[in-house]
Amino acid sequence: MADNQYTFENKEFKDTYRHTTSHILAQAVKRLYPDVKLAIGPAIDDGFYYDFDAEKPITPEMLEALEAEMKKICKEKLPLERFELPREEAIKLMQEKDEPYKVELIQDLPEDAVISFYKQGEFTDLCAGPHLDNTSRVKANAFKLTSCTGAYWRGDSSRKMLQRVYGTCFQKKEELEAYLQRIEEAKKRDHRKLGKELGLFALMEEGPGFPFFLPKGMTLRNTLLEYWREVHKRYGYVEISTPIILNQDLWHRSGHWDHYKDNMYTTLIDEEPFAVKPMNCPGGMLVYKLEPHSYKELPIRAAELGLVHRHELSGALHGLFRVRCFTQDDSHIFMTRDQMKDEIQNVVKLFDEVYSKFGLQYKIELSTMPEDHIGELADWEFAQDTLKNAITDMGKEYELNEGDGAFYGPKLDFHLQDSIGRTWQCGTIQLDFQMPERFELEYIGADGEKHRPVMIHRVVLGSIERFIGVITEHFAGAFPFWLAPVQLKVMPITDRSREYAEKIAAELDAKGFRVETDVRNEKIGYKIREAQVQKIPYMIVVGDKEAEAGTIAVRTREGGDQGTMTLDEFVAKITEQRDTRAL
RNA sequence: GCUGGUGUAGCACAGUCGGUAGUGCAGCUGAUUCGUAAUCAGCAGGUCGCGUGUUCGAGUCACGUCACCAGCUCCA
Repeated sequence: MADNQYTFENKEFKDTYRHTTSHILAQAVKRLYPDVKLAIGPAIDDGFYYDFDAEKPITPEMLEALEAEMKKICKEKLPLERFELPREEAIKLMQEKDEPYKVELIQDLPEDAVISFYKQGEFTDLCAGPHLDNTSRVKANAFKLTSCTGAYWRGDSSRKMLQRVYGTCFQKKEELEAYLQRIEEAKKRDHRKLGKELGLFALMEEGPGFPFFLPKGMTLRNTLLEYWREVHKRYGYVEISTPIILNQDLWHRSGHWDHYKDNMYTTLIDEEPFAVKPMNCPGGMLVYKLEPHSYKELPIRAAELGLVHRHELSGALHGLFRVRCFTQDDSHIFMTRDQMKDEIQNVVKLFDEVYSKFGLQYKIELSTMPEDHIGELADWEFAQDTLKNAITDMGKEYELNEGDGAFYGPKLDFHLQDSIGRTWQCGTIQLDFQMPERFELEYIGADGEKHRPVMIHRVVLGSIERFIGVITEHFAGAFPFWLAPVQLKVMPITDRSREYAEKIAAELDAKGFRVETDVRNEKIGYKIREAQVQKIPYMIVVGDKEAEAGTIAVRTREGGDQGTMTLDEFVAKITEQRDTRAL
């Protein structure tokens, strides 16, 4: 038997422990508020939760009292006893206890299911288990109720909203404290906070979900796009740009009107209905159709940094991660059927190159045909198999996300991990047989006949806005040298070195570096602190000594004082760092 | 959109029982010319998110509304 059987290294044990803690929470709630109805209470990655239906909502102030009651339950050393009941008796028991949600759960269990309960003291709950054997196994000083919010019964937004209490627990007090400390640290790198502090972007009441980019944010964004263009050129893409507003007939033809109109902004122009694009593909179709194509031209890789608008629900908005207008680094690739696999792999290679440039890890999900879709099942299955084979051939793993594809085709989604371990969907590769059909796209084959091309929709960064949010958190605002909005700050120690500082700055500026000077009459410590807080990669300190010797004193944001060197030495070093786009 | 919470100066916050606003940082002015994460002093800065109501009197109470935060639902 493994040594770690009863530690959190064993996920099953961790989940069992946390599940038992959620039962203790439910018991505490029932003791303090007997009229509350129980829903469900599982273990989750960070802890556990329990959903309740309460007449009076559970508020943050109530959590303290609940925690106190939970501690009491731990100390009461109540054994957890499992028992099973036949279906009818199980329903009867829950009806007697007036637990309608539990009754519904039992009714939905398959005919032959074993219906088990766990009893601890006066509290009995429908539960598959397993559980710890006694409430005293849960450390009374190593759990915490973290928040309470609403959650739909069975995750269905058309059903009742219940009250969810979240909590977390560990085997030791120190582990709980370390966890809470980690959460605090993660908050410090929240891109909304850093975006404000570093002057990157702003969100205003006048435009909820419509971000403003400030000068430093624009520098970051433009530098990022410069890199993006360089990579895409290398991978054989051409760049186009299509309009933001197009008439409604187009959106009917593409299927967006039928499948996406709730998220679309519309307007009238000269009495005619138009819509603001929520996706770039129809524009790309029109460009393809502009002239006849030969098989010799394919694949055509048309990239577009397209600004799209989507009416997201107000509650879904979240900094730059979830906005109502964003720029997709889109591309539409038109190709023959036998080019599909190579082309998908070509896209995956590009993804690998780009993500590794930022040191980002990803997970792939394959999303298959949704209920709301266009096209034939056979096409969908073929497309799904092609996507699957393309990545498994490359030795990559994926998770299946059944029924989550786009309405026009299946997709591979690339989820990048942020600082708190949340994952954000950024890249996606979507294989589409439907749009070319709807728009009657054609190419002339070697046989002189007309054929229908297939197409890929793909984004790497996903949305420029979201990607900037992700890397802001990933780097905690300390962007690598090539990306940093301000790369260098030159600061004289006294007014006597001011001219020398300005000369150094001018030389660096002439070499194309983003450099600022701080010639204010402040102590050097004060200037350094400010540059440090602004996460500027290099600080160049010059005083009488440097001016006399013609050198500079270099300080790095992470390593402190690096001593003096000549400007040439320094320039050689940072030029290399910039041109290789080093991490 | 839903549930709960929050909204006071550019930023981070305080404001008791209802009696028309404070602190720190940033800003401005002056002094200081200083060697690697905050020099000192002075000054200025607010329709307390917005609207309506209750009250002799509202930052404080009520209702409405907008935005934000946590989560649910949805998603790049």
